[in-house]
Amino acid sequence: MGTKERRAREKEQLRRQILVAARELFVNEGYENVSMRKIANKIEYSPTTIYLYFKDKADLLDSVCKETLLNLLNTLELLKNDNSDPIETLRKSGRAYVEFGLKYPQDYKLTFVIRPQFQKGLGLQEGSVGEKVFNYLREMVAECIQQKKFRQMDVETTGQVLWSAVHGVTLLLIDFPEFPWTEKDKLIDTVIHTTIEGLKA
Amino acid sequence: MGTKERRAREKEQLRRQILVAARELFVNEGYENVSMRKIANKIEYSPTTIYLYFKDKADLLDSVCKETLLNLLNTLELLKNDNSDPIETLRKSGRAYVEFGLKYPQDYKLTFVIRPQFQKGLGLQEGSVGEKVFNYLREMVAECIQQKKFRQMDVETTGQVLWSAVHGVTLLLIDFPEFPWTEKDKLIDTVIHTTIEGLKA
DNA sequence: ATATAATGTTAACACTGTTAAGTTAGATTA
DNA sequence: TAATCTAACTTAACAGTGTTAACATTATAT
Repeated sequence: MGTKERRAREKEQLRRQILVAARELFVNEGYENVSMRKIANKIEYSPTTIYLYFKDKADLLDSVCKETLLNLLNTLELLKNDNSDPIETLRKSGRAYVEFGLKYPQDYKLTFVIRPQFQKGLGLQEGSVGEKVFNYLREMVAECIQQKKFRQMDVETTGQVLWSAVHGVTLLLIDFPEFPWTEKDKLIDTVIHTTIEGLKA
Repeated sequence: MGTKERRAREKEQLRRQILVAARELFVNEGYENVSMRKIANKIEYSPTTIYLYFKDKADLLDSVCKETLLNLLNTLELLKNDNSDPIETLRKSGRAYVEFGLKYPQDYKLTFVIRPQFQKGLGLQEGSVGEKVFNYLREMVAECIQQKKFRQMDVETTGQVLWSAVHGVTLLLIDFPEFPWTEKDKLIDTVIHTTIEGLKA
């Protein structure tokens, strides 16, 4: 008898329904402007039902962000077996990262700026999606260093420098849309190009 | 008779009192966790009094951020007539920028991340402090390009690349304190060094 | 059919930003 | 000096917030 399985499936379905509704509202109206009641309305349940599936609002945010990281990871891994030149792959990955952030700006801010504020002290949990994303970067970088395309510096620092650059330009473009940026694509390319050149030197 | 002047002075004093209280609370407890009532309690006035001095909570945040930008500008301008080598000055400015962000992490986030969320579409207002800060960067960069220390690229893009790098590393260090960063000072130096080297190439 | 879980809801608490109306105290004028 | 006016401030209220405890309902298992 599969009734147990069906119930579990139904429960999972509602969980996903909540998650989808929450993401949509967070993204469109901003985390702070979304109330549990709004989410509840959207899925046509009472507000307290959400608490049967998520500990609190921060936990809900957390789950949304994990999904975002998974999306980012998938986006990046498509580029993996793309090119034999590791520097070219790295460049493409950098572009893909920034483009991901600009395509889903609210998701990006939620994940990399808002979440840390509510979920203090999140490092790189063993086996977490965040760790997998950073591992992707490590691999790319290690390949460049190993093939002597980059100056001989430790993988960690090199990766962190690259992350700083793409994270910086992504957030600036998101947060100050009215700033007189030079043409967006040019800026992104220049940031990535400059950083990579700097890592060669 | 200076009664008018005195009243004006008193009014200004209370305005400053509110500002000081607000900054302290924002910085210690986070913008979202600070209520108008808390600020009012701290200065021993009724909550609504604040509305006689500031349009709303976002306006209060705005004023706090403007002060922060002024502090940043002052910090940077101390380095101006420091060294004849523009690259060295730029490097020092970069360090000073990141250190400022890490010294007052909440102020930095308030100014460069939280504020844009509440005060949409803030560009680089004519005569604003923000503009002055960016002008400082422009000057530094222009000098490097003019002296052919940097590759011949437009000042704007070059400046924006540098800003991206320092902004990125600052925010990452603030937001993910538990991340296994390589030694902090080394990371900051490497980010700045890498970017500058990349701009030479 | 009855007992037992699982699932969902109602009502409430202590907050929030903000506004309209009312009060008080100080300066100005007659 | 007494009356008036005005700036400064407060009280009370509204509509909303996250979250919890107690209650109701539904569907499963005996």
